[in-house]
Amino acid sequence: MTATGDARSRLLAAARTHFARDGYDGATVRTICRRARVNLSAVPYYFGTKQVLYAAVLNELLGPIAARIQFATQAPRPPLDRVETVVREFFDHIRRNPDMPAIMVREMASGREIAAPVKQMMGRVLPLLAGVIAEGQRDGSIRPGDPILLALSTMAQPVYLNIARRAIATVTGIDPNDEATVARIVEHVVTTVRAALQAR
Amino acid sequence: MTATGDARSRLLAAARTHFARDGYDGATVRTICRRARVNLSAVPYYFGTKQVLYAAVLNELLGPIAARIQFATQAPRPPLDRVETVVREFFDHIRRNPDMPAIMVREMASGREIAAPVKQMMGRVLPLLAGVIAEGQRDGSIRPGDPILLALSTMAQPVYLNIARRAIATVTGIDPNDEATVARIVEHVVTTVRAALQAR
DNA sequence: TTGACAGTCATACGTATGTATGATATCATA
DNA sequence: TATGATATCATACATACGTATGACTGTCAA
Repeated sequence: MTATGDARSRLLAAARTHFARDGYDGATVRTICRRARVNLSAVPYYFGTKQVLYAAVLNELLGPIAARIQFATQAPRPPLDRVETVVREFFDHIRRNPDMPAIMVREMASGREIAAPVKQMMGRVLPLLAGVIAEGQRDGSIRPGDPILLALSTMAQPVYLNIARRAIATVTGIDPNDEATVARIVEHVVTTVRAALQAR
Repeated sequence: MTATGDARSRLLAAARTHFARDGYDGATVRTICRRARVNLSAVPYYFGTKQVLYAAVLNELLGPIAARIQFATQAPRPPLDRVETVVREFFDHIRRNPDMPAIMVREMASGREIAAPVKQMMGRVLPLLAGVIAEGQRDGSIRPGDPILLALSTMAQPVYLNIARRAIATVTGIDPNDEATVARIVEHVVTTVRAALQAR
């Protein structure tokens, strides 16, 4: 990798972390550049504006996921198993992109126009998941109910449980970054989602 | 109510809405004051600093809920019914304080020190809910699993589904502020939480 | 060796920010 | 009416922000 690519990608990585920690307005171009060990002018140079840098972070964070979810929803397996795979894919994506839930949730909470990459991701993933759920309802393996709302309830689990990691730590004293704890949380969410959807 | 109280509470209300829309750093003292039809100096005068104003908003938004949840968890009814009541209380609180989920979620997503009112609320509500769930596990009405994680999964539903209202609108075209839609969402969440917890 | 170009740098510019200051207004009480 | 406290106001101040500018440095083809 060239020195150029290095600066650009260090900038992207620092921006991702800082935007997740402090939000778009809380993160400053100066701090991002300092953390990336890059000159202040690197932002205008590589991206033009802070907004464009932020959009690049969003794309990097949310772009790859839709394709993986689509693949998971099309596997030749029972609908409930496919939903489980989607949940695991979500967790896997989050494990590799720990900044994703914070940024996604901030974007959803924001009263401003939702950023295009988030809208796009939700617009693709939600109908896919709802489709699998509707299929499960037709074959009787998933209980009745609005598939879109059931899909949202499903997505809520990995996102919220990851956001809540610090709260878990505060309340229980458990280290939420411990690998065994993460694994336990994944299994908990998978079980919970299955229980929530399963027909009785 | 005196004109004084009016200015102060208009300020609080405007701050609540603006903090929810744009976050702590995105909301400016000037905009808040303009929306509250109050002079810029009203913030130093009534609160001292922006931080203190924000803390006042958090207290107003999160303070009342813990007591109501505590009451709901102590009712002489089956554990699952008490969990359902807690969920309904949550929704009711959110209906009367629509800015609550956005601010709460932002605070949880923030990498900064979690604000005291949020920590306090989580520290009270989570063990209460986990206690009811543990009780249900003992009498066999609730399935096994870590009660704290089950409590988190439960709280995730009302919070996330409210955050996701704009996403629902975008994907489905449904008006998420329509009263009938809100009622449908409440019933969906109640059913989902019951299904997720129920022993089989 | 030269010239062009991509990358990096220090620094400047205009604006928006949170907060401070001191003047003015309102009103209950003496 | 006079007085003191509370509330509101316009404005000032220092700082932090995003972005622009122009100079410098290395690399590599001609």
